[in-house]
Amino acid sequence: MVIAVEVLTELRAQAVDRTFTYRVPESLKSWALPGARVLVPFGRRSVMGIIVERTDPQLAESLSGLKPIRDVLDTEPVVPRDLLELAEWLSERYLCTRSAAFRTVLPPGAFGKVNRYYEPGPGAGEAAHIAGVGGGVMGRLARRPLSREQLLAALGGDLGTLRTGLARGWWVERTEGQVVGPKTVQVAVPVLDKKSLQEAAERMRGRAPRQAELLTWWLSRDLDPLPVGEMARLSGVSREAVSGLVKRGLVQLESRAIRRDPGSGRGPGWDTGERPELNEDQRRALAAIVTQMEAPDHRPVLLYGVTGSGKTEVYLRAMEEALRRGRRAIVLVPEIALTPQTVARFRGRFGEQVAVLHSRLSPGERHDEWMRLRRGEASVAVGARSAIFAPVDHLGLVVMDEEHEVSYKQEESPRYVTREVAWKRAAQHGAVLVLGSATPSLEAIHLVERGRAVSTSLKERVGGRPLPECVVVDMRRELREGNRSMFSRRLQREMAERLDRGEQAVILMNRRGYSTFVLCRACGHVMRCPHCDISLTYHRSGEDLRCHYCGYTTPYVETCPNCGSPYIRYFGTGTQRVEEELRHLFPTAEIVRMDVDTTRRKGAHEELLGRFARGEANILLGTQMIAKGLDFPNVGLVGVISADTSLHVPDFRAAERTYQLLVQVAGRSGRGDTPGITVIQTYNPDHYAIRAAADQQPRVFYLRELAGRRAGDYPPFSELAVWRTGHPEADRAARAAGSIERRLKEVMPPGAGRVLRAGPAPLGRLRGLYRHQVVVKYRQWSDVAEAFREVWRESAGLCDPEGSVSVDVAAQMLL
DNA sequence: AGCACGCCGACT
DNA sequence: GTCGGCGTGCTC
Repeated sequence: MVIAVEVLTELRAQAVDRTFTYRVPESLKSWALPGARVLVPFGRRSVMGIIVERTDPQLAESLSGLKPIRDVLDTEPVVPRDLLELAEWLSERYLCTRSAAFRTVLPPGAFGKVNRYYEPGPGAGEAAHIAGVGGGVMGRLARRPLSREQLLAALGGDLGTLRTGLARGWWVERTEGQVVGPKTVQVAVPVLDKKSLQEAAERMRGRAPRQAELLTWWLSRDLDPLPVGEMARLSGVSREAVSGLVKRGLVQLESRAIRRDPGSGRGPGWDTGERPELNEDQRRALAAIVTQMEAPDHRPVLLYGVTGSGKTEVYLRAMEEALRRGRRAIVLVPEIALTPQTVARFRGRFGEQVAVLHSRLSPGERHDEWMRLRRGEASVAVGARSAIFAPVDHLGLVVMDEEHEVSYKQEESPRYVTREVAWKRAAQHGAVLVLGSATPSLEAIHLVERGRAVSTSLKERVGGRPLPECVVVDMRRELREGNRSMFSRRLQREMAERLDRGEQAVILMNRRGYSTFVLCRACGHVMRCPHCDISLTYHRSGEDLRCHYCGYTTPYVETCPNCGSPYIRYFGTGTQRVEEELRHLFPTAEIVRMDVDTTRRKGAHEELLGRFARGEANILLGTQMIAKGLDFPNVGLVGVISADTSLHVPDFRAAERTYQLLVQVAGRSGRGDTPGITVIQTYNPDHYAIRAAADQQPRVFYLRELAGRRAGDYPPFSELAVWRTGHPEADRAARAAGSIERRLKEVMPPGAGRVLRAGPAPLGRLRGLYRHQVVVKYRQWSDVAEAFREVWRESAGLCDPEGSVSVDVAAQMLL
């Protein structure tokens, strides 16, 4: 009987986005299982692939000329069935290649290019005399294996010679999948028994006193196998002594796999693990989750909890309940909230059962954590967005903390919406999905309204602390009354008072840089990025102008490059300007500024927050990044310089974003014993998003916003798909978008949705590519799926090779 | 995606 | 005459 399997290769091209059938040689039979990565011959080369399923035996029998699988790369780490299924779903729902989908459910780097190495072959002797190869190449080859690129370079880039050499056996090719293996450590183990070693130690006392000393010390510790480094450190003898014992044959070194522990040596590690009493609201919330665990339909639970109401404690208890039922859990937190403190809290409660997954882990650490989950050694995965793909079996609970966060949207293919993936995964396992937020997305609210999810709320802050008082300052009036500063009188007064009392202040300014744009007052010329359709920002620290999108920089100018006039002016307000004015107003205050510029360096984020947390600074000034999740008990005042910045972004979510930002940042104050205050400055004091946030009237906001979305046919009442073309020539990008528009209109079933006119994308030029787009509003994915797929396949090569076409079928923003 | 095959211009 | 450009087509 012929055993064959369906293999999907890692190749990214749409042209090979299908499975190929391979024969399984007898010797690999027991490893070649669905989910295992394999090495397969593909055309003239070897590529990595993944076994998707066993080929139907009858079909396999009928196929002739099947090539055999070369190798199976995984002996045990096989992608579980549910993730294979999830990958297929991803590629269907988000229109991506199956290869891209499989790559996302595997640890980063695990599904990719195969390395090819070359070693001297049986004909190596002959090669040394061949012109163009010679002893130089063969000598290098003899010393160490060369990669394909290295060998090719050594041969002067001659592919023909490389192949001739392969055919004549001058060198042989070795292929190797990038497998991140377990980390190993050299462990010293005794070769002889205790008595013999005792005698050896006596004999060596004269000749090799250090080795004898080490041996005696080791004997006193019962010859416990120890890593070499550790042995040297603990015994106080040098490493060389250990090597000496190895040379004498008294000790042997063995490689042992060890775990790369992302928790060790960083941050606070474990916290106490103390279980605080639940308040009434929390108990009710937990009960609601448990009810859904036991209910047949396992409906998602929206945990709507005001800032500081103790949502995390509810998650922790829900996790305990899941574990008690023999189930496991995934907890998702926004990347920015994945701090050592967060991790420590989960570790404190669940110890080694917790596996952490996030982008700052090394590939090795990630591999180990992934494997611990895969093997069932860990039962809880905590991580950012991509942790929804953690290989957790018997899933009973999926928590999405701060469900409304924009970072839950993946902006590269597959452009998935984490909430949807989480829903899908929970459904696969009959797990309960918990969506937690103080400012839920309209999608979550809508789910509850339609009865697709249940809702439970935490209305009070823990410890009965009041929510901070919130005042809105009309900046138009400030100006009318002669205050031209960016700080209203009220904010200045509050700040002075609070700082005087030794409290801390948080100031939010959601714009980076010193000023937003540079304009010539003589001719009106604005400095723009030569590659992107955007104005440049002045950065004082480097005395230069930068593009936020592509990173282009150019030196600061004193005269207009267009007309030569000296009347260049730096407009707008950024964090650096605010910082300067703050220093001027409060010369004695210590200020920590947090924006993309000051936090770029690794670890800078934690360091700056640490300074503020320890009270070494009185004022924390920053962009959006300071609005979320921070918990500093001594903060008595939160000031928002301009609530309008996010309000005037031309996106249908602008009001939602503004509301969320204001509520979240207001929640940063009054977490200690003194009640806090929030001062919101705005030129639109009557806007419903600002009013509702200030008056703590979420219902008012959500009802109004839902009505607006319904009227405009925007999400959650419809879905948006954005097709985007990019090409160095504006004309080609536009034509490609036009043809996509036309094809969509032809193929989409009537009534399924509306295809809007193709036009330039909001960022019309980015990184040297002109961008055009087509937006489609559709009711239901199932109505458009087939049509979209067809157009997607057709549009594949439309802008090749200099440009590209992309599609986001669940766009969150139109910007 | 790669890699080969194939068919036309400027060079040892 | 040959080296080398990139169009086209295929990969179990």
